[in-house]
Amino acid sequence: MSNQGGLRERKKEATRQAISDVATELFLERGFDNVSVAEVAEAAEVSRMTVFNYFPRKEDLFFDREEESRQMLRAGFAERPAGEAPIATLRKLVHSLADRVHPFAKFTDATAKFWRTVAESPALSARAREMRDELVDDLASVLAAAIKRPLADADARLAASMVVTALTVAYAEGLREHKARRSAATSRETFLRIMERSFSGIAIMLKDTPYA
Amino acid sequence: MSNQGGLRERKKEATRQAISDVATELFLERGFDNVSVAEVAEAAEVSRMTVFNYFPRKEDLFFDREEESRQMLRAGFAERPAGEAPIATLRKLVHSLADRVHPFAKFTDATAKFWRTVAESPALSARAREMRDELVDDLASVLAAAIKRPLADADARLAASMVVTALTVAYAEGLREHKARRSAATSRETFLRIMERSFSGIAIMLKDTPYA
DNA sequence: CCATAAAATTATACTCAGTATACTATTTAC
DNA sequence: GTAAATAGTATACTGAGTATAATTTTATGG
Repeated sequence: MSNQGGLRERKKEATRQAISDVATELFLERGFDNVSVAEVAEAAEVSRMTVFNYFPRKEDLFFDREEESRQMLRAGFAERPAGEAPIATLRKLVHSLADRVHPFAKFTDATAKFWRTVAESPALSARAREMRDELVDDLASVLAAAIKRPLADADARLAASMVVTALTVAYAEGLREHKARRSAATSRETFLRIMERSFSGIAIMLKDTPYA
Repeated sequence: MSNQGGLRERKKEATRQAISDVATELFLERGFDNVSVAEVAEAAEVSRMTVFNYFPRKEDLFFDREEESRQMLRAGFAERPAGEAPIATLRKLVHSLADRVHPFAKFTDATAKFWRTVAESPALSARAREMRDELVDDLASVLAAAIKRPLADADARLAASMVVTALTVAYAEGLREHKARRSAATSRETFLRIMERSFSGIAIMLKDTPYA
């Protein structure tokens, strides 16, 4: 025990990364559904079982950073000014996302290809939807916690659902804009414009609640 | 050929219905993931292949009425007064849903059990999410068609996403209310209250578009 | 009513994701 | 250097879904 950066830990991380890298490359190249886990294992020079040791489901080989958005959300709320309305905090967070060109607000050929690969695979699309729902649940808890509620209530769930839906639509339209105009700047504007419109509506939905 | 209500067609329909019925019963009883397609086939006294002939995916055995909401949507828009804002049409549709106690606004022990079975199965939950997204796409086309656009635009997609999200949240809260209070009437009120709040916000989001 | 075409159903064999488990090799701790 | 812990492997299984050929059932024209 007690080994942080020990050989074992480093090897594990290297193995995991190697598998994930080789898998992502294969998936982007040939499509998720046209590459079997056995092929990934072979390409990574590891047994099939080892792949499943690190990645319980095949989809996890492609979506390997689910934690990040979760962390960012909590960090954003941890730093927020006392008394600020949770929805206002979220609005600021979205702008900082766009400013720092976070993956959730990034429009490049690489992100376009990534999401095209997702769209072309039923399994990856399903996993993306699942992650969306998990984000809603998470956001609902964070919102409730921000106003000192122990549990998410109906208002928190409505707010969270609406914000995540807005993000999804805004991001999708940003990607569409990127495809049409090939400009990261106008894509970003599209994204932010839709988010602003959405927030104004969400504020109305929540006007008699502590969230807005 | 040329046989509408012929023996063959009736037998097919009977077979399909028998499979679906026996499957639904087994799933509600023992959980979707604890019943294999082979068991369904055996219980329905039919071969495994026949099950897959009628229902391409196992999930289709449980969700057997996807078309309905689609039809209802189009019917509602077909009958709408000329010049009415599409969002207003939708708002009326939701109220008529609640009045006619349509499955989408029905809160009983049976619907509760149905959705509990869904929630307990990852595969069924995934399919439910997929259907939600398909409904969004469908609604976006219907909205665009209502204002004589050939293709759904960004506003239509935002509107559709928001309305479907509202429905999902409102229905989920209605079910929660049913579980807590066991009253179809208060569940219905909860459902409608959330829909009304949502529509007021959605109207703001779409205020400079032809949809609101 | 019979022969035959068409369509429903079945048998069989396959691929692939995911799980369980026992076994081997490597690293760590003492 | 040895023993315990753990990373990795081999093997065998279940269950969904697909492809295909064989077989049964129904429809139809004479």
